[in-house]
Order: sequence, then structure tokens, then C-alpha cells
Amino acid sequence: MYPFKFVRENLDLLKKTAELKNQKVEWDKFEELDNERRRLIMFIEERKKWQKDLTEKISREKENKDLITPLINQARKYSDEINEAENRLNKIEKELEKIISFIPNIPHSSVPVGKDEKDNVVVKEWGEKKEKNFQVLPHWEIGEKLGILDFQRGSKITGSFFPVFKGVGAFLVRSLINFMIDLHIKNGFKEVWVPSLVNRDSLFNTGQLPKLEDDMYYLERDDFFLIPTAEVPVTNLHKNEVLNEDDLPIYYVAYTPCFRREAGAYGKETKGLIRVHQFDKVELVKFVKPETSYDELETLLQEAEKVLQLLNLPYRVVLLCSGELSFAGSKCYDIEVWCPGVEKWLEVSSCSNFESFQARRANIKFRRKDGKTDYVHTLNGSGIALPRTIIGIIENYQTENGEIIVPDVLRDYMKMERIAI
RNA sequence: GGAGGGGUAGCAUAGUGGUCUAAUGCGGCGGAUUGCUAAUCCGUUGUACCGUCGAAAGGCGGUACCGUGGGUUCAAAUCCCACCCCCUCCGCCA
Repeated sequence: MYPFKFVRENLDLLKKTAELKNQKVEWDKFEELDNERRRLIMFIEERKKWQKDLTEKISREKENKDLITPLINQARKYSDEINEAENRLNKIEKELEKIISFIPNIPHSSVPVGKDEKDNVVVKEWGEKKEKNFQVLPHWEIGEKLGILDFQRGSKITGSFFPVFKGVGAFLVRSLINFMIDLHIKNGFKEVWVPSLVNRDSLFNTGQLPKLEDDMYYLERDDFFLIPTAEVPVTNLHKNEVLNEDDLPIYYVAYTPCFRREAGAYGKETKGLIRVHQFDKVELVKFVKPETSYDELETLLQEAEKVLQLLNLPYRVVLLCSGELSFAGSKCYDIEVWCPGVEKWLEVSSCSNFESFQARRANIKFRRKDGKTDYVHTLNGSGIALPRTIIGIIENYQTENGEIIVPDVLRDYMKMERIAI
């Protein structure tokens, strides 16, 4: 969310970025209303000044009725004029804010310009796609055979794409969450537990609203939303705060369930655990000084990569092009794990720098040593999302006789070497 | 859900219609004193917007901001209404 002045002074740049991100904005209307807003402010402020002077005179001469009666009449006139102009100003500012709220964040200069996923750049590949001398089954087949996944019963309870994990499957979910959180705590992240329901304001601040309203579950009675990611509650932890420079950087790790309606996504990559309405995720969030945020993005990416390296799952890192960047993002890396059963790279993490975009909306500042305040930069990355990681484990660690070897790093948690019938 | 108390600049607190242009303390920043630290003393102090000057840092002039939004009034931190949040107690409840 940019201030009016910034938009006014950077119209060309913002128009270009909105185009790159395929976002429609009412630019002409903005210019017209912005001019009118400034005219009105000048009109109002002038009259307020006059009114103030009169008020002072009235106050001084309040004993002298004959003298102040005409003054009061004049002041009343100003008061009416101010009132009327302010009503118009309020309307105009609301309209302007609505227009501005649809202006997306500006991509960083290192982001490749492009339209769709074909223009993304693979910047790294890690691990080996091991050749197996047997046909690797997709996770839903082997998972149901082993009794650790149950899609039928999930849809009975709620609807399709609400999976059930059973027995060792449920234990695997719990173990992965603990493994990931333990890892991140060891590397300096502070664990937080936050609400999974949030208000409109919080979603606006992180940039999900106004654009993605239809993609979220909504509780009408209370005007709350179920979170699509822990990014929303964790980033809003410091809404309307002024942090101390010495407190930065702040690193948080949070486990939460995530809820996504995935409106219109049916039929595409939706089998098994690939795309579900409710899933678990361990999320990393950083609050940092602007001058360090791009270094912080690289270390955030490394932190997320560590999870896959320790699980020994082959993955690649993709730098998103401008057209694929989210509304609020300045730069974003996706991490995709190779899943040989479905023969696809599946996204398990998205690491983004939002620069000051979210901090402006959420009003999160910090005070520098010289006393000046500045907006923090916020970053977040999944560290990492569970269902697709589980796909990766089931499909990469599958044996010929239909068992799953437990990755070394999880054996401390699960106290077993293989998942078998 | 009910009753009462509260929300004032980074924090803590004062302020019940008109020099409030929001006081005071702490903290922060700058300086003085000083073997070191501490203490003391002096100065300074927020945010947003509009106009104007400037390449910029910023300067100057103005307006607004006392939880949020309305209302009364010539004039609101102060009076009235609604809502939000925090605290205490009661009720209900996993």
C-alpha cells in the first residue's frame, strides 16, 4: 500500500509493474481524484485557519455579546463549509484507497521479466533422481495400501480434498512438524503459536486481500477468515509497532494448519495429496532492516533447503519471473521436490521478500540509532509444507516390495526404520 | 452474555468546554564535567498530510492526530451515542 504521494510521483513505474503482474488498476481515475483531493484539502485548511482565528477572538471577548454575535455567525458559516467539503474529501479518499490497494508490489531488479512459468529460471538443482529398477507407484496407491492415507473417509467427513492420515501416517505428520521446528529453533528462529482465524485487517496487511477473497474460507458471523498460511498471523504479530533497531533481525518459526478453497483448481494436478483444502505447514517469517533484506532472503532460502537436504530429497530452486510473482512479493524463490511416482516437480516452499510492502500496510516500523523511523522489510518462506513433502518421502523412499524406508533424520522421532504393513 | 474500571506521542502518567500551540517523568539523541563506570547538569525530542523552496538531505508556512467512527457546539482530549480492545468480578462452557 503506497502513500498517495508516492503513487503520484511514480505513476509510470507502477503502471509498468502492474502490467507485468497482470493487475488492472484505474489509473485515470486515480489522477483525477488525487487532484481533487488536494484542491479540497487546501480549501478546508484555509477555512480551518480562519475559523481558528475567530474562535480565539470569541474566547477573548466572550463577555461582550454585541461584539461576538457577528463573529459566531461568520464562524458558523465556515463550519458548514468545512463540513460539506470534508464529507466529499472522505468519499474521495476512500475511493483513492480502493484504487491504490490494487497496485501490486514492484519486482526487484534481479527478477527476470516474464509472463508465465515458462519464464521462471531454475537456479539450482540438488540431489539425485535415483533410477529404480521397478515402477514407482504414486503416493495415493502405496499410501492407501499401507493404511497411512485415507481419501475416501476424508471426503465423508467434510468433502473431497480433505485427506485423513492414519496410524504411522499421522505419526509421520507429527514427526515432520517436530523435526522441522526443532531444526529452525536450532538455527535461531523463535517458535510462536498463533491463531488460525484472522480478521480482515490482518489479511489486507499481508496482501491476500483484496485480491484473493474468494480463495479463502470465511466465517460470516464473525467476519473472520481461516488462514491460508501462517504468514498472515505471524507477520501481523508486530502490526502497529515501532521496533528497536537492536531487536532486528527478528526470526520466527510457526506451525499452523492452512486452509485454501482452491477455487477453480479442480481437475488440474489434484490427485492424492498434491492439492488439498487443509494442510500443515511450518513457516518462517523474518522482520529485518531494509539494507539487509536481500541477504536475508538468501539465508531464508538456505534454511528451507536444509529441510530437504536433511531428508535427502532431490529438489530444485526456481526464481520466479515478474509475471508469476505474487501481488505483494518483490522477489521469490520456489523450492520444488522431485516426486518420481507422479513424475513431477512439486512446490513445497516459497521464499519471498516483500520489502516494505507488507510493513506499510501493517504499519511496522523500527527506530534507528539516530532516532529516525523507517519501515522494516518482511520476508517469509515455508520451512516447509507437509503434504507434498510426504509425497516426496513416499515416492523417493519407496522399495520394490511396497514399503517406505524412513529417512535417517526422522528415525529419532519415529523410532522405526521402515513403514510396512 | 451481565456489571464496573480503563485506553493520552517509544513507555509511564496529568489534564472535566476557550493561552492545550497537550504538561511532567522515564527512555532516546547531542553536549558539559570526569582515572573508568555511575551519578549530576545543560540542550533536544512523535506521526501523517497540504503548500512552498531545494539536485538532495532538509528548511519554512499550515492543518490534523489523545482507542475507532459518528454527533452536539462558533469552539471537544474534555459533553453525548455506537463499536473495538485491555483489566476486575459474575454467569456459561471445552
